[in-house]
Amino acid sequence: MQKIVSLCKRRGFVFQSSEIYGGLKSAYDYGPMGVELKRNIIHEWWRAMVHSREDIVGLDASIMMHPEVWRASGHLASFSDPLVDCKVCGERFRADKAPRAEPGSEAIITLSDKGKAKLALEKVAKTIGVELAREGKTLRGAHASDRGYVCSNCGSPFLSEERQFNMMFRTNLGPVDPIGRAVEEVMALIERSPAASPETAAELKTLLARAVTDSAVYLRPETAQAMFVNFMNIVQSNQMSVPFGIAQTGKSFRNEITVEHFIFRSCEFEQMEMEYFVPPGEGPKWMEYWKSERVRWWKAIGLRPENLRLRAHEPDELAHYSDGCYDVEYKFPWGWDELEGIASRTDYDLTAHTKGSGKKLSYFDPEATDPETGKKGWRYVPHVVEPAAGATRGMLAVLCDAFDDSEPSEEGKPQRIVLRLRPRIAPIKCAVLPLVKKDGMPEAGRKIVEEFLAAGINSSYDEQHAIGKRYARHDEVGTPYCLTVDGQTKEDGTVTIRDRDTRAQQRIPVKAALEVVIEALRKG
RNA sequence: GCGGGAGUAACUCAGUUGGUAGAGUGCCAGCCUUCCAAGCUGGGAGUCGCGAGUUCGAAUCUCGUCUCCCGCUCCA
Repeated sequence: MQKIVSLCKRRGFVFQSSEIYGGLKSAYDYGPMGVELKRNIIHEWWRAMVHSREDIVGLDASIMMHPEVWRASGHLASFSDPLVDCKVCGERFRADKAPRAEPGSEAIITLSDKGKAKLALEKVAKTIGVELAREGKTLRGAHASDRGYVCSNCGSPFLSEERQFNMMFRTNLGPVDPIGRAVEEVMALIERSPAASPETAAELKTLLARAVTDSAVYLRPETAQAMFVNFMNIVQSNQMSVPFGIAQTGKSFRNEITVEHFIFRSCEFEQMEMEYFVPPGEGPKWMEYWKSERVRWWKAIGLRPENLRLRAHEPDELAHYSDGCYDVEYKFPWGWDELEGIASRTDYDLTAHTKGSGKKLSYFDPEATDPETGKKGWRYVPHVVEPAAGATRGMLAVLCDAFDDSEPSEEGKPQRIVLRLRPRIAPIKCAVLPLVKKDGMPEAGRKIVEEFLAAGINSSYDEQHAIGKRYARHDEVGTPYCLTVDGQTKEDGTVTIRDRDTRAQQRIPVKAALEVVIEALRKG
């Protein structure tokens, strides 16, 4: 993994955001190679999901939406989980997932070793004023509070207040600074009740929350909601008939509790989501269809089958909106992890937005038979099957899968690294290299690049350093073909074409080389 | 967020008991070069992560802070 991160920086795929200022956690910038790779992956997705079929149309919605969208979808509620800090071991955990403990029952605190237990003993005595008894690394004598749970790490009942932790990024729409309003509220409150008291604190909290949330909008935590909200617009403007899908790619934002594994989990990430609307009852059928379709696609962009698997969600890990979910998982260097979730969202979202907005979000099929009346013509709320893939994650998986440094290195030479990317997603399709920088070779080379560019093939001309170094550099960014211009080129118009994976070279006319590259792109 | 490790040039790393900052690779300019990162000459490059403290003097010792990596919790 370290090698991949290092290659990404060295060759211009991914840089850490704001690096010269010390970097910003969990934010990454995509360099010249990275932007090509990511766009190519997203483009392949769009081609597979939208352009190569008639039943799916695209959408590009704004990132900020009406705040009621998130209330209706359940994100405002389920993204604000009550978090608690343990005063003994410092662990932060979700109150609703903590171990239950009968109020008043003994709570045994277990630390990782005796030293920590000793320190904890003193800490509890000093800060909380409770004397406990120590036996090795466990502390006895504490009792569970009437909250009914204890620390998920050490078992202590000495906990901070529950705090809401909103996973959505909140900002404020409008030119009026909410801080200004908050200040006014505070000043008014001080005048009303100058003494500090728990009641004043509670009132202050309410006032401040209102000052901030009145103009609050959220950065979308998923692109999906825009597709539900625009359901009727799209049905009516494009005469879509069920089953059909709406596809969208774009950035989403989540305040993750932890960010990790390079670009794998970051607060700002890019999604490729599609909502497929089907008649009630046909959900399972389409789940099966999209499961195989999506795995097929990941293989098509180059991931090895042995590194891909489908995993069914356990009932207890299903999201609030879902009655069935499969993850497409990839075997990353740190283990199996999720690339895409294929979820049956039932009619949850359309129903929720019907309730939230008061607008009817349903579909009328004049041909279908209404199962209740037995008559022709059926109005229903479609069910949704959602393949939601991570573009950012996809790119990391592609990089991991293509990365190859297994070739034994020769004495005294640096390790050869090759990115074995499929031609279609490779940032540069073809590099044109003059063997030496003289005898008209640079001019001939540039002419060839122009020809390739005119044919719509992203190519690059490179004359720096010795030929071997240039080959190595292009191997590292995954360029599938290198054309080398030599002395013979100006005599008979031929070049040598070098295959990245085999390093085999062949002398062919420039025109034939163009055909080879075009054919490779056609195949994938 | 907690525990463990790390941060010195673009990269990989040296740097002695505290005494003015080093190498290789890369990069830039020029020369030379006819096929897989090894030629020659010259050049630029470092707030030693950041901020305090101890000291006559800190890359080196202490504290704080930020960032990254490895383990625990959730998502695409």
